[in-house]
Amino acid sequence: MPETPSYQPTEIEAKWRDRWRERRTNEPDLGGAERPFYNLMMFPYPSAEGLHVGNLFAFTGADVFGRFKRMQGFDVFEPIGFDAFGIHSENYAIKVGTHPAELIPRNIANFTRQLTRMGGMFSWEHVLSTTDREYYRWTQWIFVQLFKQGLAYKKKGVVNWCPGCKTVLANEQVIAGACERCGSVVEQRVLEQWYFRITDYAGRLLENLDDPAAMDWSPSTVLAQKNWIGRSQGAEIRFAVEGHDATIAVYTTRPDTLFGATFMVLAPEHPLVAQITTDAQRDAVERYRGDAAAKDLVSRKVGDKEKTGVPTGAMAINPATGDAIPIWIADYVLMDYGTGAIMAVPGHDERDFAFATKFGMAITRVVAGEGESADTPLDEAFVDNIAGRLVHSGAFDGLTVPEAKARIIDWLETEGHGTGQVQFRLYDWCISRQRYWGPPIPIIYCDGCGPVPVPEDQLPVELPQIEDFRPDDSGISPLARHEEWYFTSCPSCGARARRETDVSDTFLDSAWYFLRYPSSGMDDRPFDADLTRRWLPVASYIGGNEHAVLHLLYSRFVTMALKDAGHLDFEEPFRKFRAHGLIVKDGAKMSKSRGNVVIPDEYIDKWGADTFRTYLMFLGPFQEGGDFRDAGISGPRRFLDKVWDLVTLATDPDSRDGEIRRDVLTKWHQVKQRVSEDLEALHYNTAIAALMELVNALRDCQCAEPKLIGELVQMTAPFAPHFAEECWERLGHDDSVFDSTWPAFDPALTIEETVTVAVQVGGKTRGTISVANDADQATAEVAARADEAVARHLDGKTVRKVIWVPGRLLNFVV
RNA sequence: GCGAGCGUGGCGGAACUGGUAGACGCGCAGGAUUUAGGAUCCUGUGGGGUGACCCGUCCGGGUUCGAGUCCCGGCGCUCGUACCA
Repeated sequence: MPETPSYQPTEIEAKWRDRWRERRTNEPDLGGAERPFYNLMMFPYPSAEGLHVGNLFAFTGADVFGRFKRMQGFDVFEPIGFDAFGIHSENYAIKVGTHPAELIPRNIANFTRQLTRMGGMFSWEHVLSTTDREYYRWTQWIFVQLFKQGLAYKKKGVVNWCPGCKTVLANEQVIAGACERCGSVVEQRVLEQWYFRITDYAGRLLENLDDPAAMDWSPSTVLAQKNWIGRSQGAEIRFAVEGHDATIAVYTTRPDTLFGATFMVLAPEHPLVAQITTDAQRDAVERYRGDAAAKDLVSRKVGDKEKTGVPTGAMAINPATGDAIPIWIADYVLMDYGTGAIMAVPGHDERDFAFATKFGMAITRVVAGEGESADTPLDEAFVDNIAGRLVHSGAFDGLTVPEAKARIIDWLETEGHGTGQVQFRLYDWCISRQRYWGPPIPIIYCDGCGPVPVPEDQLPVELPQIEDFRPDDSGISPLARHEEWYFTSCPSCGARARRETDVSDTFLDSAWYFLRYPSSGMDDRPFDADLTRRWLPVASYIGGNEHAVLHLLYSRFVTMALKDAGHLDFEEPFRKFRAHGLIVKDGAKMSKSRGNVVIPDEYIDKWGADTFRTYLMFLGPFQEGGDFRDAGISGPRRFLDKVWDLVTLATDPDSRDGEIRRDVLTKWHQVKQRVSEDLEALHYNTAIAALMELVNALRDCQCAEPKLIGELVQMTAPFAPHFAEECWERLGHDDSVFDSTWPAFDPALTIEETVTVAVQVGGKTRGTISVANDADQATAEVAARADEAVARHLDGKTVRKVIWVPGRLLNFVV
């Protein structure tokens, strides 16, 4: 027997990496593709540490799908890029004292090396980085489009300010009221910032989620978006203030409990507070407002804190009862939701109950549950809003809660005290960042003309290469310190004017990158109309559920806005979205702070990229993630070795077995069916298991029929692409295995000739029989009664009934 | 607190619409080969008795001829969210 080379991953992988590049294997014909399939994955943020196993797991899973679709005959476009702007890069740059513009290309080079090495089917000719001038030019263009539609506006907003780092912090950088980096106590600062009116789109963003034709998304992601948008139905009710001209509007989802509103609470920032506060209470109110303002944003909102508050001294009139009720301020009422004021119904709201108990306010029952009367005492808030009936509510007594909601809203509307209303929890998107490392917001302030967008032909507003990019005490972006950049002339009147110094949020960079990929390199337009029509919406998007809300929602919003402006002809960018699972290590999510990050390079060195990919896809269900333990990696490697040996066998005419046994033939077709279905459903772990079963069966009978082995190689190709190419070539093919046609199965051949049927007596399995696959009950019963163990258990018993599940089970009920 | 998901051998995990629980892999044990180690191959592998028997899918009930799967009530873990009126 001739000496055959064993499987040497390092050489093979290098060979095919080169070949794919030389032959442009992974570059589809973007302009002419007939069956375009846009296979998108979430582009990475190029950190200094490099890609870790979690990243690779996600990319491999998406790549497997893309390769599968390609072999099904689609023209697959699988681009990759780098989300390289943002506070993470900037903070890291500050920490190591290197300019981000110098750091980022290094990180990108390292990521590119790793991504190439893992064998992704990436269209490298369309790679992009959000930090490229030619990219962020169009990010700014998007801002201008939204501005022109009235969707970008400025208002005062509150930010977290760290006096130690002298910088604005994101909410997640504030831990227990302190800066995560230096530990200083974080304060609130009020700054003028740019916002996008995403709330204008709340209804559409919500409704489309229920349109399966436009959106086939993981149910968990859909639910997360629905909760985030947070539609609620209720009423706005106006309360007159005693002795003032003013009325206070509140939003409530429980207008049925209006008769139980025994006090009102305003957010400390509510604009009416100063006007209605009595002189006696003014000091206490001012002190309370000052304390509330000093807290950071997170601890103001988070936690089941003790309720605090002070009375304003003013009284309001409950429009239903005519009673005068006290008006308080308390920080459990938030200015950014609803109207910033509530009617407090302590009998039927837990928070109001806690507040009323602490401060000795009246608690009135206005809903009685089953078995309760109007005067059953309330030990806690009664919040059931379906079964109860109204009490102490005048003419509305006896109504159920849903009935009462409608009737009271009618009453409010006729009396002019309020209206039915829908409210969303979603708030407008603040896109200003008082930082350096981002695209400058393309706005110029002119004393005469006001804020003017930079004309599109003057974009980009370049981010200047400044050395002192650190934020300082002022709370103003570092760009403001550079006069030559800061001062400019007004695009409309030519007068001396100033540039906006805030940069935009990284979520804006990533809210449109999928539009750019097909058109990357075009310097006269953000995205080409023809290419966009051909390739979008995205056919498949795979990414982490940590972006279930913000990134995906912002992308949808930007797409809708661009459609409304006539730049796109669809409004949902991702036809299909699947969330992948999380790789955990030692029972915890991989993260630098836990110190359990695994870098893939050493594993690839040792085992090869193909083995590593197969292992990652095998260790658990892709959409649930799994436990990274390097102990199991030898299994997938042994699998590839065995396939390699079968290929060797198939190419050796002497040792080949010409005829395929019937049971092997059945297995072959069953496996083709299972692998095809599993890949479509992203059930990669079971697809690999099926392939292993086939390999075991083939080795068992020393069968290496070339067509069969060829199809085995094709089916391993999505997981182990370099390996499969090499095997395919050894089998005598000149073309790429990825240009071959995915194996078809014959349903008739997936059916086994004889099947094993379980025989139960009284529901307990007592034996098995082997019968023809189309055997009827009578045949099976005869065979079953002939079984010794079955006969013994039937002895002396009366069979009352027989359950027959064809091909599976026979149960004698005794 | 609320929302979602999950709980199966020593381990990662299989099990379609309720129908032989533990596919596939790791590990482990025994054997073959080898000067030895490694690698490879074969066999076995849920637990207990070890005879044709019993017990087993987090716990407790229920429906059913039959429950990992369905229903009710607990416990535990993970993720998301954070006073949303």
